[in-house]
Amino acid sequence: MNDRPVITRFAPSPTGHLHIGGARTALFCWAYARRHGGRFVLRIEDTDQARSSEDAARGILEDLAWLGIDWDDGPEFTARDEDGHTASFGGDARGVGPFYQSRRREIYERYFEQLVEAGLAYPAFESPEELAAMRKAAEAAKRTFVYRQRGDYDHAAAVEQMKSAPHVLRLKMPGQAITVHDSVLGDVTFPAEELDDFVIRKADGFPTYHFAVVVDDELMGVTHVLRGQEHLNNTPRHIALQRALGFATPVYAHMPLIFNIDGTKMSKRDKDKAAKKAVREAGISSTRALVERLQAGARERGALESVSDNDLQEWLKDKQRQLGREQVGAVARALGLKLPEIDVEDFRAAGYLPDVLCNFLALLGWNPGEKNADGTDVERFDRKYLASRFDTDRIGKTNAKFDRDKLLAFNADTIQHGLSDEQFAELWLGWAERFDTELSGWARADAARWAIAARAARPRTKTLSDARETIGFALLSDEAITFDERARKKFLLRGEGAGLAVLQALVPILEKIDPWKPEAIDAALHGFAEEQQLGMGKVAQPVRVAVTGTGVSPGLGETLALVGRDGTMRRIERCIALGAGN
RNA sequence: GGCCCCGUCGUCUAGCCAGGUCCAGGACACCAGGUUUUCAUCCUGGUAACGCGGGUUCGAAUCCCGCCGGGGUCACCA
Repeated sequence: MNDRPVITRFAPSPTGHLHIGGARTALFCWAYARRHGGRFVLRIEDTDQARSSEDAARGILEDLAWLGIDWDDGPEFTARDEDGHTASFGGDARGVGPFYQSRRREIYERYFEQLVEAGLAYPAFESPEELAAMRKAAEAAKRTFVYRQRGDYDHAAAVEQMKSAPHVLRLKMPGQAITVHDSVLGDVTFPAEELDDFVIRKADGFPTYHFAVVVDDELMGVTHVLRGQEHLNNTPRHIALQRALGFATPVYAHMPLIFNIDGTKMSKRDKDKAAKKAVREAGISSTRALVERLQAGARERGALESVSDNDLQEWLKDKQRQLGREQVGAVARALGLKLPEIDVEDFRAAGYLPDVLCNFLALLGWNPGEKNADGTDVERFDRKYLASRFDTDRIGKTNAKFDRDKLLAFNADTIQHGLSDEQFAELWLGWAERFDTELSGWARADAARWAIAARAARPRTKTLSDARETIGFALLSDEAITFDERARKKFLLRGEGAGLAVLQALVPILEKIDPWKPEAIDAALHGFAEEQQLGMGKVAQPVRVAVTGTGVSPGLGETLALVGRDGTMRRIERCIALGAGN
């Protein structure tokens, strides 16, 4: 059958940010199209009037673009990458748009008419309440409710009645078993008794998902449908619809689902749950107590203050109840809590790299089945590799748990071993401009210093968001440094203040270092250690404590260079002045 | 509960379709040593799995059956 070009599509509903599971679906659809030299279509399924929003749709486009997933047909979108290059995706080169289902209603109407005229679909007049009652009755009788056309149904009369009475349209199922030929799962047969006369047009006139999907896929020439296994049970309905409409049936590939490491669904609610748990454990019961934990002037204050104590308590008590996205973020900030990442945007904010995310996602349910020369499995690869190797025959059947540890290891490995200091500096700055403006401001103030910061942070960075902590001492004022007591005792006071003596001796040496750069500083310190016949640890740790307040920091040369000569001297003076006291 | 899908280390998986080379390989995590001025890296080694029970076969992780377990789905949501 296959001289037709491959066309795949990703069809999210714009009800929120792009979920990480959706991102994998998009990635696989994209990769399949690229692998086979076909086209990748992006379509927005906004037939749910109440839940869809234009903002969400735009957010999803942005998330996809950030991941490096570009589409051939779909909403137009211009992306700007870190280097300032722009790339445009989408458009309607084949004339198969529009790509928002809400703008395709007259298209659907033609097919509704066709089906009703042919007697393959029919109006039904039960109210939601009546249907609920029917379902309940079926349940009481221990049967699964399956909607069927009544035996005495009068099609002509019903068609007449539909002009005046509220109704839905249902597809008349053909009464025979339907087999799905799935390229991942093989043949799956659904018995006729299980297939109901499902709704294809809602009372509000909008098509249901089932209907819009089938019509749009046909009209957009979609040849291969890759989607999550949760859709498997829908597939016979789609096939029945295709047959009724005289459409081709695309090739289906249902892929395994992704869960949290504890086996629960990865849901936006996880963030709310985590926040709730943290507030409970902190024993906080008033909004004020939360607000007090935020830094003065923190952006999140407003979001929290809009929550009354009563709301807060209700929320704490009720598992079902959720706070808004911003409120949850504010709670997390107040308690220093790290929320689980669920949406692509969350991973971006946490400082994961798009390439790493794609790599990791690709491995959830697919693997290239190749070995490296040393016998290890190929599992680190880029999108280009994916696009050249991906196929449905290596998609697994078993659900996967999302292992954040492994993702983190991939991210850290890429940052530490796959990027130059310069690349990292740029990436980190781009991230900071979006998620940490205080840091980006600091970066902009001194480019040379930023280069050193990047060099210092990169080898210890796992995610862009944790890099700041590594060089946090450099953003503090000299007076704001607080000395960790344990470190001070261990490295400065022990042995009758041997560490303090080293600091004293170092002052004139540090004053003479020229230029004040990491290499020169390191050389001077090494020279001093050798001269005094001291192990480097005996020299380095006292300085580290004096300058950063703790026994942990990047290499000393970089550490001192970041603080600057003046800062270094001032901090050492402060530390000496503190002496053995507090 | 009905229907449907799935079942290899804690996790992601290779191997299964074309049974022997698998007392099952890799990665992440974990544990133990080592390198290093702290941290982070890095190096070496280690623990750890074919859900259970029947078949078929000279031989089964691989084929068949049953059981058990997990998941999905049962909307005028997508």
